Amino acid sequence: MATVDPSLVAHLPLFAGFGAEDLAEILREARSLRFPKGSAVFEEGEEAHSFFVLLHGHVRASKTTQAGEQVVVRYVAPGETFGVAMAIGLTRYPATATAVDDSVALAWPSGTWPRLVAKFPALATNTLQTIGSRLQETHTRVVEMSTQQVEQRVAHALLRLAKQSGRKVEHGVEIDFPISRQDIAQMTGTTLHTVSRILSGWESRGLIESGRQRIVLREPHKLFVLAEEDPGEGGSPVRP
Amino acid sequence: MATVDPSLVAHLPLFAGFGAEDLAEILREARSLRFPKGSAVFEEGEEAHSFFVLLHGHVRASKTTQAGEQVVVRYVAPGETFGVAMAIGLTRYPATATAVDDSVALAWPSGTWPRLVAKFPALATNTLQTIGSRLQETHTRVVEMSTQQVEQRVAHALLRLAKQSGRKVEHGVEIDFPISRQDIAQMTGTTLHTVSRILSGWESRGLIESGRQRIVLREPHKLFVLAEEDPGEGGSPVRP
DNA sequence: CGTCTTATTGAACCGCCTCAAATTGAGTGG
DNA sequence: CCACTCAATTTGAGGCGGTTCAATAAGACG
Repeated sequence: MATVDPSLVAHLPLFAGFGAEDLAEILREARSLRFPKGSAVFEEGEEAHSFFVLLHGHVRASKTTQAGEQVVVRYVAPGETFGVAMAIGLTRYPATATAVDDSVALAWPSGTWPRLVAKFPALATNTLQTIGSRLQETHTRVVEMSTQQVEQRVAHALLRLAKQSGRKVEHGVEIDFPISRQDIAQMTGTTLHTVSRILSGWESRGLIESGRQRIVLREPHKLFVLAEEDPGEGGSPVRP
Repeated sequence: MATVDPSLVAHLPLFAGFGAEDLAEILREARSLRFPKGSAVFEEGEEAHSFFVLLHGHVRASKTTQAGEQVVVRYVAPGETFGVAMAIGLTRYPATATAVDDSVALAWPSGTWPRLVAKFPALATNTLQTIGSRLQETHTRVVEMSTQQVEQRVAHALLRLAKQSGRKVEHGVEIDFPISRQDIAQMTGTTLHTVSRILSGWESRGLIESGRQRIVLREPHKLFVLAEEDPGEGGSPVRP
């Protein structure tokens, strides 16, 4: 079996502060796995057999309610860890992870985590920072859902996706994986209909350019202004 | 200065797996502080000088938007850690912490964290589990805000508060600290008016008993059913 | 007893959802 | 290459949950 090239992952937050030897020892325990577009990496409620570092592609983490509605928890970009249930004291995955593109990830059996952490305490502190950042982001999301209207939330979501997984193209920044109106609705707590209407509006104003599962931000700054805007002002309100 | 009695805190999650000596060494670095009802423990954006373990009382963590709206992030109950900004890589507090009751907390200077973690790696893994749980809870909140209506969200919020900080009283379970309609609104992403209407409705149905900054759950199970209920069913719908 | 915060309640409005239907585009097999 | 199929998207019309605005009431506290 081919082992993983340490130089590819040495710069990742998870391995911050590690020497080449330690890194090699950790990587020796990992396997590299391919996940074709659309396939599940793991399912919500399933025994948490492994934790992962994404190398290529994109993975969507989502939760499903009893009523069958899905909510997108986050999108995983290359270099990020995911499925770290064991590290936070869970024996089962709290969400479903689906490859939205052909993807490659390193996978460690969950059982290796306690041993690795015991030998390399920096793994715990690095993971603590990662999980802490995610907690901050999720709090931001709660604040947005509590105080902003749908249009602003969608704008923020697109800007965040562009920052995390944007690719510069001729006319702006394109979100670098297939994403539907429905996906955006599930990220922002609204319906695909409302998202479609909003994007149509933006497209006619030249802010974005979009197609089937494809979005290009042409005017990120204008979107940013719109995202921060108080709904009371702006636009062309009729003052009687 | 009086030192802290180790037996009071030995059972806390943060200190899981620690021996008496190690615990004493850690506690030696902490100071015990009193925070009168209504006072701020720290403010959002302030330099994160300390991290805390709450011993008595209750603390509300909240974030304020640019527009001045507040959102309650969580309520801290005795035994819980808070203000661990340093541990998750922040130099400033991401939220404001306010004592909602006369409270007492242990405080460690943030500067001690790296040293303590280096010497006692279990602190990092324990904190990782705590932060991980909070991340799960916050995700649950996002899912609720995305899929449920206000009445269900308020029911969930009250049940959670009752579980975390409930006190058995004659007619049910009372939430053990002063909490206003406004506070509940800021936890559930709605307005104090809507919360007031909902609580009034429940009170007239005998589900709760409430007063000024005071709520008693008389029928927790009925509230639970209501919280899980699909809005389409239940009640007395008119079928034409 | 006066003042201030908290809570209640009515009325009107509106952002967004729901329901419904048509359209577009990509992939597939003949 | 074209017809077919199915998923994704668009768009209209109507309704409702919840907000907003406004005013009153009820406790707590000095």
